[in-house]
Amino acid sequence: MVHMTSVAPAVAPGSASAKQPRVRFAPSPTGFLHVGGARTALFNWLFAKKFGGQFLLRIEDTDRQRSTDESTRAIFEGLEWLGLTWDEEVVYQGANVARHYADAHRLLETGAAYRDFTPAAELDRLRAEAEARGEVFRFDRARVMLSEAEVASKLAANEPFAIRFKVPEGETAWDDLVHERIAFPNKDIEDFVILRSDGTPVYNMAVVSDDIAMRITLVMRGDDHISNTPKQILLYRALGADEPQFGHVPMIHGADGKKLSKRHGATAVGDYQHQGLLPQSMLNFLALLGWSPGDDTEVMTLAELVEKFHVRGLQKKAAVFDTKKLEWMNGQHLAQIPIAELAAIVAPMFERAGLATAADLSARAEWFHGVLELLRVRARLTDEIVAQAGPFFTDTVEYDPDAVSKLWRDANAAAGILQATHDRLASLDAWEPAAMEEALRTLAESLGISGGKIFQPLRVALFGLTVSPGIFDVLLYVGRDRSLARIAAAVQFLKNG
RNA sequence: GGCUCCAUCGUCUAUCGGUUAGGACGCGACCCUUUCAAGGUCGAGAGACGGGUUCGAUUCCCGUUGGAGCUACCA
Repeated sequence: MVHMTSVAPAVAPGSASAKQPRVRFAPSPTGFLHVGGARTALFNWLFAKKFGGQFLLRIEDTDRQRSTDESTRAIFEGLEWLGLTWDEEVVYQGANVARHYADAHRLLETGAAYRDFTPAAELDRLRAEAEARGEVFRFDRARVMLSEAEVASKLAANEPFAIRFKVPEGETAWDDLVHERIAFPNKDIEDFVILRSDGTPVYNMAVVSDDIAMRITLVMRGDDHISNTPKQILLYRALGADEPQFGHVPMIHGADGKKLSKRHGATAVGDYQHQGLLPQSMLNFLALLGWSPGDDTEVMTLAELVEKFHVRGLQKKAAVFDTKKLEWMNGQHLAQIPIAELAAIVAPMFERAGLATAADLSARAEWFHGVLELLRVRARLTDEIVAQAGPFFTDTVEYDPDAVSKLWRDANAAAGILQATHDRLASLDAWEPAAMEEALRTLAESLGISGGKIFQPLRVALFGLTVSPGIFDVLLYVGRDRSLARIAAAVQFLKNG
């Protein structure tokens, strides 16, 4: 793991400016950026932007077993893709263990914490025994607190010890940004370990030490952290630091009502990126999961989200991740995104699909944009745009068997109509939709058939499918030469059929 | 089990004690129409239950039930 940054010495932020909030997103790099994390990041980011503060990123990589550089990179990429850029340098928690250690020992010196020489294995054993008896294991301070003499002798014998925080009597409460007041009786909080016997810090210690050092003014995170909060508040106080404000946003659940996890399918932000989602759709959708602008607005850009964001709209209830609505949301954004922006996003996909090179597309930008206009409105994912674009790019079309059997059922009749269509279109002075439509409608009239009887077989000839954008748009964007050639080829196909 | 949080249509949500409980997704119907979308109109669809407080509760309080999270020398 790379540690590029360390932060200033711990202790008292004291003068954290209320006007300049400092928030952070603190994922542990043990996997990809998941949607729940992305939403927490978004709310923090929104809060920072809304109130002109800073949004910081801290990688909580103190669990060396599970943390990977690959995950760290994935988190960066995910946030960058979403456009949730962070202020200041990234803080790697692992770079701060010396301070965490020092803070834990400071607590030991002030008497806010004490040494526990009980081996971890012994604790495990006691826990297992209690469970076997059907009881709940309660950590007993009296059993492990030693006299000064005993401590001195164990120290002299070099016995390893963990440092535990001595939870005081009373109650620990705070006014949560989204829940109002939350209170925990201290008797329900065990004396928790802050420094392991190997000298490494435990989560709550590291978090508090870092949040103090980073001068965080608001800790906004998932409500699965609610039970950590009283412990952290106790640490702030014992360390003599002002506690920040806390806000606990609800979880995201899968369709089964359980906390979202891998078994619910795609939960990584990257999964959606690769499925053809626009970052603004993801952001918009995530924002609406657990937050509401208070009115009926649904489709919003990031800038609009910043403008409308307010903590009052934060929800207390867990929300179910509904991919159907996500896709609808993407369709909305697909329809309203500036066409050049869409083109830039989608061009590499066309290249990968082998339909055109990026250079080719930019050389024919106007044409390409026109094609995208036709396709965007009937797509929900950018993938679908690419999938449906084929006939605009290829030289020849493949006939879908269903289309042939349905719309070219009577081969002779179809060939006749297509031939007549070909001749009418070929005689046109201008390759222009209105003229084409007029010509073909008059043709239909003279043949005594409905327009559809011409348009549908024509669609198969031009697109090979029963579905396509409007037929005159297809004619226009496939182009005169290719269109006429395709119609002629269809006539041949039908005659030989 | 203990602690904590939560509770309006299937889902996301609006409602600052007085509404025919509104909108969106999804679903159904219709309109538009050369197909598919998009769009438009309409429809079905909700205050978990029981007590209070109040002239009046979805809204405030309590309880029940239900759901979720945490419960490590993980983060």
